[in-house]
Amino acid sequence: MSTKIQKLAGFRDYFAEDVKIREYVINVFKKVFEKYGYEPLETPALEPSSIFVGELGDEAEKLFYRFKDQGGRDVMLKYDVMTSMCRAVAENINKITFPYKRYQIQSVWRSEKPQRGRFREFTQCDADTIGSPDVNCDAEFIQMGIEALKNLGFQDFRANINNRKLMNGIIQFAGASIKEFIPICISIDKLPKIGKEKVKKELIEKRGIKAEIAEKILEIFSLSGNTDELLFKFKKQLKNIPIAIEGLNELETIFNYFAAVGLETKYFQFTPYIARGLAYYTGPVWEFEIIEGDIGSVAGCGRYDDIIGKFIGKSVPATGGSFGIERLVEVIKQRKMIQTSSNIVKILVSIFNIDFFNNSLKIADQLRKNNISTILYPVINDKLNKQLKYADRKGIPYVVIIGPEEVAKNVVKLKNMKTGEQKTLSIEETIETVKT
RNA sequence: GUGACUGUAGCUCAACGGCAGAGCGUCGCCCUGUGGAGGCGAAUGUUGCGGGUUCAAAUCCCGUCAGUCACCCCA
Repeated sequence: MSTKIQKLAGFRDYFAEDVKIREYVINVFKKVFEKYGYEPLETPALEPSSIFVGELGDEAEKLFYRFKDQGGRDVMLKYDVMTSMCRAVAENINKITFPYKRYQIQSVWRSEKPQRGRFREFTQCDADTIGSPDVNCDAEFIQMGIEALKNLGFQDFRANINNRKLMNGIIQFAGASIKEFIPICISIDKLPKIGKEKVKKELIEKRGIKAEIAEKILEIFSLSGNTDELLFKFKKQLKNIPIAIEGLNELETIFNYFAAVGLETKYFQFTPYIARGLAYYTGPVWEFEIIEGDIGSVAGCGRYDDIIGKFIGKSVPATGGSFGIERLVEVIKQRKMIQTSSNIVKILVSIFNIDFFNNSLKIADQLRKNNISTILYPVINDKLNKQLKYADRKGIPYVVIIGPEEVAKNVVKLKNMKTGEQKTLSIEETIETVKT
């Protein structure tokens, strides 16, 4: 490579095929979101830093693209679609009819160290219900997410569901302080990945939790069973902790919703250790996990009843979540789940030579006037074999050949590139053939 | 943000102190109005970039940029 200009780490160029896959995935989400009654919203890329600072946790703040603009304002690139939406809702609180259901598919920026499936600019595919405290809205989102992933062709995925209130209760039960809540959540979240012993070690050594408290927490997490059994066991164990019982009851409401709509149990699971990192969640939290492969979580979701309230001093409960388009595309490409043809072009009109350019031009123009995506071969003096080769390489299904013989008879030759078959047709017949 | 590994032709890789190579692809011709198969031929490049050591650097050293992996965290 002799190029001296290189794109920034963690940013990407999208050529035709990648654009097509992304559009496809985004359209699947849009359709499902709209089916469930969500309406679109878009917000700016650049926001005042104040809407993010202090909301997302210390770890998140290290990843902010934050700077002073020309006017000395403290601004940052949108870190998260949902927080930006909360700002917009707070600002327009008197114009919006609540409960407000909206979806938003936009880029966000995080200054992380890039890796596969992890970029500094990525697209969040987000839907939320604002203005309802009812956890049936949470359940509806999960149902909708499952539907979207199924529509994309996934089978081996699962919504892992928990409740921050339960986590909170467990921490109370174990005797830890509320300040230790988020650090404990983050460590517990790793249980399936690194195991009980390492989590214990991390709690004690890294998070500074007393050994007996760490042990008590982990003891509760050693409860096992299916969703119903676990709910029962947790309720029994934590019966004297009101916040835990509240959380468990909410989960029960969610699972009852699933039963009512006949959701297959393989697509969801009560997963008590799931925490999600972001600090703002207040109730049910869940992620969508692709089980095979190592891409992990493709969506982070949950209830956040306090954020909008912080902007306007009036409580507005909300729930929803974000799917990561890039991670889904990564798996879809790797598994070849869709065959993308980046070629939208239906037909190439070849050019015999400069004397017949106008004949070719007129054909191309006719085709375009009939809404057929057409390439008029872009170079005048190339040989026919080169023009055909071009069509072949680009995967263009038809080629029009028009030279002296055809012009004399006022016809064209239409070649089907797949079969090699060639027909002499009028322009009208050509349009008919290509259209179908 | 921390640590490890990697970076050579469009792609996959070789050369590991001594003239920078192969396969695939690309281009041309065989084929003056017909692509895919085949035959023949050609071009590939400041070895990511910048510096240093050396008679000599793709190769060793330092820096930098980018990618992958593990942390951190997360979509």
